[in-house]
Amino acid sequence: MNKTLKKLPRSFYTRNLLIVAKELLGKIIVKNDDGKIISGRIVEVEAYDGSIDEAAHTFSGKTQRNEVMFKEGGYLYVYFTYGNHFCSNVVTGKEGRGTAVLIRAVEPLDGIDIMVKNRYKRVLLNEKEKYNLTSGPGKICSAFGIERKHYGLDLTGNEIYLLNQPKIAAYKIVITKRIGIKKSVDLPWRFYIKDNPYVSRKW
DNA sequence: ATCAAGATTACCT
DNA sequence: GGTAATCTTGATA
Repeated sequence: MNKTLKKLPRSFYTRNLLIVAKELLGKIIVKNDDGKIISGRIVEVEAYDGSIDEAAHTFSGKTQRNEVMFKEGGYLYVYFTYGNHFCSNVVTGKEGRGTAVLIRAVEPLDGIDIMVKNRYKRVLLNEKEKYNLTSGPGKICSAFGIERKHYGLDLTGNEIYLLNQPKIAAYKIVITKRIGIKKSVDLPWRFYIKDNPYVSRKW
């Protein structure tokens, strides 16, 4: 197997939140559903840190919903929001930190037919739908079939995992404020790959 | 027990 | 550009 296609090890995730957030750009997220492979390249993320960040779900301490965010890095934090949508986060750092990276957009690679079926309940795919498939945190979970049962999944396992890819050069990374929050709005913790058409919104 | 907010999306003009 | 839909969670207005 090509070295760049190796699964990311625990040691990738247990580092500092903002380092992991930026390095997640360009990595490939894979879901293996009994051999049916769905994958995509991560193109947009946001960082959340409960110790200083009021927008983070861990800001007010541990609850039933956020407890996996306090584990060491490399677990999947899935939450349900607005009555309709699941969002996926990669837990980072050492145990007890309460930090995670929200995956906001991916570029579809394998299993696009399955993603289309999951999102639209049919097989047709026009040009507009192609760019709307996974360009948002809720859309990714819908397309990949990520839901409540994937809460707390170990990303070093075989169901959902990330493949290594070369780092994205700093000049190709756009840094902005985060989207869709009302607290700690000024933290520049949203990162996306410059000019990528699958990013959820331009700044 | 009850309630308001929410790391969104799709559809409207 | 604006907003309704929809329901779980965490705090208690």
